[in-house]
Amino acid sequence: MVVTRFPPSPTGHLHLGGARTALFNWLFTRHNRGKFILRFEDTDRERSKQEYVDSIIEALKWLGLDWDEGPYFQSKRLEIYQSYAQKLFEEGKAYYCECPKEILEKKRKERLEKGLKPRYDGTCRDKKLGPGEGRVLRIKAPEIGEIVFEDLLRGKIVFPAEEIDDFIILRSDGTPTYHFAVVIDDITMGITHVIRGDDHISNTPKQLLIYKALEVDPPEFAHIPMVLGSDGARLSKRHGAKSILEYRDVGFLPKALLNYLARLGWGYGDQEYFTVEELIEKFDLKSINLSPARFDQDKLLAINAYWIKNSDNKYLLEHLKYFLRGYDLGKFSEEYLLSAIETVKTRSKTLVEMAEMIEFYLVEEVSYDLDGAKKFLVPEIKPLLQKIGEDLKNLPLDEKRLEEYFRNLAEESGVKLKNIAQAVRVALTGRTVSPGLFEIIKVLGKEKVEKRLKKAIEFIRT
RNA sequence: GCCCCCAUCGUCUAGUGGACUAGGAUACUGGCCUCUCACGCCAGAGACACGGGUUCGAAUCCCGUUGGGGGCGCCA
Repeated sequence: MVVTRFPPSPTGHLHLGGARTALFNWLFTRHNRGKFILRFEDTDRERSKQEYVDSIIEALKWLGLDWDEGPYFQSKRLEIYQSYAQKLFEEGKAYYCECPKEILEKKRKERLEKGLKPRYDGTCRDKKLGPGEGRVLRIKAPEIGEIVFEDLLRGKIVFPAEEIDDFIILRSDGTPTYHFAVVIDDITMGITHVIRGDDHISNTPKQLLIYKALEVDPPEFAHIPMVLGSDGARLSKRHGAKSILEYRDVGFLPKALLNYLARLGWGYGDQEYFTVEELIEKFDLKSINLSPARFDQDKLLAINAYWIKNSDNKYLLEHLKYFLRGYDLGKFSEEYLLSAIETVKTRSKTLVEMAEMIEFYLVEEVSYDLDGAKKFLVPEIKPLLQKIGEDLKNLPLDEKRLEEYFRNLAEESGVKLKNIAQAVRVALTGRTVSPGLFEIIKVLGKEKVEKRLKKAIEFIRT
């Protein structure tokens, strides 16, 4: 069975890049009916925060990326790492090192200045030191040869052994370093496929060394290209990469974000829009692009607009409620809210826009956009508003019939339909921009329309 | 500096040796529709980084150059 994992480190919020890695793992796993594990890599106690654990979980839940096991926390698994480390030490595959940090740092700089690759020089390699205060455990890396692995997407990748030094697997405080914890976790959790950003390609040989020392077969690796900012620079917390939750808060639909993220680096012929189900069905590691993809807000917006337009109103209402917290929606029937949504669907790129546009359906009294009111609520139009108010009482609330009525009115009165419509629009919505006039009248109902027309007439009088 | 990865319109991509006059999406421009704004529809402009090979034939295969990204921590 396929077993994958998503291992964020809780040192920041979940951002686009992390979310896409999670998504690719999740899609691959669901496609193969495997098991998806959530694991927090929090061995860096300084920077790991509970706050981030919470926000990452909230973001994954909002996206709908559910996991089958976990969350695990590396900080709670220290004994496991230590026992594996002990084993490597006893077998002579790892050794303790007492070199002080300052000297190591100095040597690193010297090598860098000479144009050499920084690398531990093996001072303690043969000292046969035991564990002790201030000592770290290093793995014995091969001095010659090649380290080779087969990436699922890129094929064979080869590193000269000289590239890899005797890196630290246990810090002086006894906690494991990243490479060690990852490998031990992936082994003990039975991970079969490691799908991660290609910034990990250079890390892979180190991890392979640990597998080899432990005599365990490594999992399959698939290194996916990273997501870059719109400026082409790396997406990271440091450069203000936004949290997934911020995308929620500015009105993106989770399925739109998922659709967008999936298409960033992956394609399926000419198809642009996918439901989550289609994604699961069609997703395939082999058709992932190899070059890094830039984040493009416009495209995300377009996909969001598409899904707003093409989702059913109930689904939209569920998500829209989050943005309508200031209103007592209980006052309205669900039917009213759903038909109101129907009229603003094609006009909203985000739920925030939708919430703004739908506002006039929810308020007791509309407030006028002053420029618009001045321009269209003019004395000449007053008798027409009065007539409309009267006539409406006997008209069926049918868009076709309403349109017919307004057209006749324009003809009879000699006032352009455009001017009548704009006046009524301002009266009913307070604005000069809104959904179609006839659909608004139909949704609002006669009572509200009449009331708002009266207010407009009042406005003209004063 | 050394090592690794990558390279099709601005951006996301289709393309796996001939069907390519390089397709789609988005953004942009023009038009149609029209009660406003959108939606929708039609049209336009816009790319195979460069140089060598291989081949009857290359966006597609090989090499080099250039460019971009990543790694080289007692961070992950």
